[in-house]
Amino acid sequence: MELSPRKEKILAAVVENYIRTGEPVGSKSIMALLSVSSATIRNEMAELSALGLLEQPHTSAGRIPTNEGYRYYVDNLMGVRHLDESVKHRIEAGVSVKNASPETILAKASEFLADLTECAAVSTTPSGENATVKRVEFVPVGTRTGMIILLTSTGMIKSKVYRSDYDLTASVIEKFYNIVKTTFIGMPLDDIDMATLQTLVASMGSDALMMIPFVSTLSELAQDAMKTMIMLGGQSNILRYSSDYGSTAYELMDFLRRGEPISRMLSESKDDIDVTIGGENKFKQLENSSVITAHYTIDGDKRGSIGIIGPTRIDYASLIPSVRYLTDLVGNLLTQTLKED
Amino acid sequence: MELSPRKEKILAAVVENYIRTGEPVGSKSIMALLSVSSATIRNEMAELSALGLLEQPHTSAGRIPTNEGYRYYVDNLMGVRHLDESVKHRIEAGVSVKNASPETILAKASEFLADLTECAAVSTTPSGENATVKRVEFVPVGTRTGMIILLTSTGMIKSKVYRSDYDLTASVIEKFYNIVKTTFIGMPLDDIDMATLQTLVASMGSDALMMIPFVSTLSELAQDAMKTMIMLGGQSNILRYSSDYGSTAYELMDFLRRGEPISRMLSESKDDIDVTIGGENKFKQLENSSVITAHYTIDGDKRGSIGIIGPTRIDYASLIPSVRYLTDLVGNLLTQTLKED
DNA sequence: GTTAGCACTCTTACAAAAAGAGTGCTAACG
DNA sequence: CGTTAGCACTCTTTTTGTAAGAGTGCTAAC
Repeated sequence: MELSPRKEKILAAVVENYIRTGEPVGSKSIMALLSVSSATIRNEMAELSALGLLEQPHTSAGRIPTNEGYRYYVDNLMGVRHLDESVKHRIEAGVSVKNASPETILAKASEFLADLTECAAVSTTPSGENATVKRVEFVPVGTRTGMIILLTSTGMIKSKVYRSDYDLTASVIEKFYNIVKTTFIGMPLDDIDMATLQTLVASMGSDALMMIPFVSTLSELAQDAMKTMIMLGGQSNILRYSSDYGSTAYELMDFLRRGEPISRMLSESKDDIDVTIGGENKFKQLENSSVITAHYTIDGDKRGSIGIIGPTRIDYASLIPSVRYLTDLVGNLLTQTLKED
Repeated sequence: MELSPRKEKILAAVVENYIRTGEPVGSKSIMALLSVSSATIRNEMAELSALGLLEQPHTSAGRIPTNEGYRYYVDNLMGVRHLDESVKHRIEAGVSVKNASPETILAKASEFLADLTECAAVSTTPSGENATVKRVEFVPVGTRTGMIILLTSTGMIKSKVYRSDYDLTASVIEKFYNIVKTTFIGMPLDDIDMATLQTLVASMGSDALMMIPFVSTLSELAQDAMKTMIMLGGQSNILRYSSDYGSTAYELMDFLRRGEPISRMLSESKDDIDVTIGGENKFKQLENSSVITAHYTIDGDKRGSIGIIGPTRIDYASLIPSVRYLTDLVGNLLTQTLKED
């Protein structure tokens, strides 16, 4: 679809006014911008309505953008606004977390992004899909308690407390290390499934009983390291602006709480930065929401996403660069954190 | 304050009807319970109003309980209802988490309790106030990376990844273990403060530069182990029943998000189980909310709390036993989890 | 002490009217 | 032919008024 310059100006004015005020935009209110009469603008608006870019809540109201209207605005009209230095500084301060795990970094980032944008924010922890087992350590911390530490090829470190029903003698631990060495080191995380474990256990003979809890804990760790977690922040912002979400505010919040579907949605997005407007996505809980997500990269690989969920009349022009900038920073921070030796 | 049996019956009826329906309760609707006329009930109600236990939204409406009315009901009238076996089973199923850290157990418990009660739920992780350092391990996982593990006398295990600017040679690690052995083992966690660290570093001479990051990471771990975290669940229930909270729903949610004040409030409560009704607590964000909390004990010591936050017209009679039962279960589970050899 | 009866108050629902906003259309203009 | 002024029209919002309903407080009788 190609619009005349004037139509584009009018569409942009309607979108921006509506985002700012939340009220339908009438023809008079944008006369000043175009230096033509309101009647002319009305004619143009009528055509924009026919094209499906604007709509009227009722016959005698001003226009508001349709999802397609927002889409055209985002794709073609929105000025690629540069971030204010002050905003940059705020973001930099917000994500500078010292000495923390990726989970903590991303949780903080979500909280901060939510505060910054007054939206709900999500992030996913780095996926461990293609990682392999690099190293496993067992540290006894009591006669029957110890800690298993798993280090992956991607630099993730996961640990879990291990409690045994038997005393953890040196020989038991040695056996465990043997199994680790011969079987697990170098193994892709997603190969550590039930079938593998079963054949492994079968091959252990009399040691099986004692080793089963070890290997199953190890497999839980591998699952942990593979699974991406969802970090959610700023749910209170949904309540705060609940009128912008129509009646679906509770459904939206419940949807975010479930985590799994939003995670799937984030992982499906392909572009560097992704804007989903209203019903464009397949989830009806998001029909009044827009989602802005960006991928972060670790050592150049896409590994997770950070994004915000807001009402469709969100300030795309200024929030898209913010999300992008923050995401880049977090990517750098994670790269640094996971950098191995 | 002492009420006549009939007044008590009327008060209880008003409270229970109002909790059930959310509508002001008129004199006619409780005639059946008392077998006296509505006029008599009106007289009694007028006196209950004079005593400050009931109030009217407006002159020609039924009565609703004041906070004091709820208080009298909770303290004197509420039947100590026994939990349904089916509810007990649900709770048991809900908190049976296998092989998880205290944090995970409590996070799950909060989520579950929120689902069960349709309120927001909070829990605090076990306090480490009186704990001492029992053991410290350092596990190298790379030439410049390792993991420091802290085990406290209360059975908590905390670990943190440690990244150094120098290679972690055997002699460096040995020096670290020496410092741990001579200084930290047995030390109360809350003694590990800036002053202690400073005198320690001063005594280290030429090793100081290399050891500072170690001891400061260790001190962060100690802080972690002491600090109680807030696990929050079911915020969506606030939005779901936001009308019950009046206009303060957003304030409430934001208040819960902050965490710190609610944590203080939980730690201040003294009784085994604690019910705070409306403005009884000093936080104006809670003026339309009631809070039911119970302490859990680990090996008999009070170590943290679990609770729910709901509207003042919450079903005290059935939710108080639920909170208590779940809290006891979680206490047992934590005792088991933290039991040391 | 209890109760029936009744006037009174206040909310809620509904309807009708008035005000306001903004449109769509038509006809005139450059 | 694009642009514009003018105006009738539509729909929402606000206001006003009325009626119905709920529940009370009070009084007088039992």
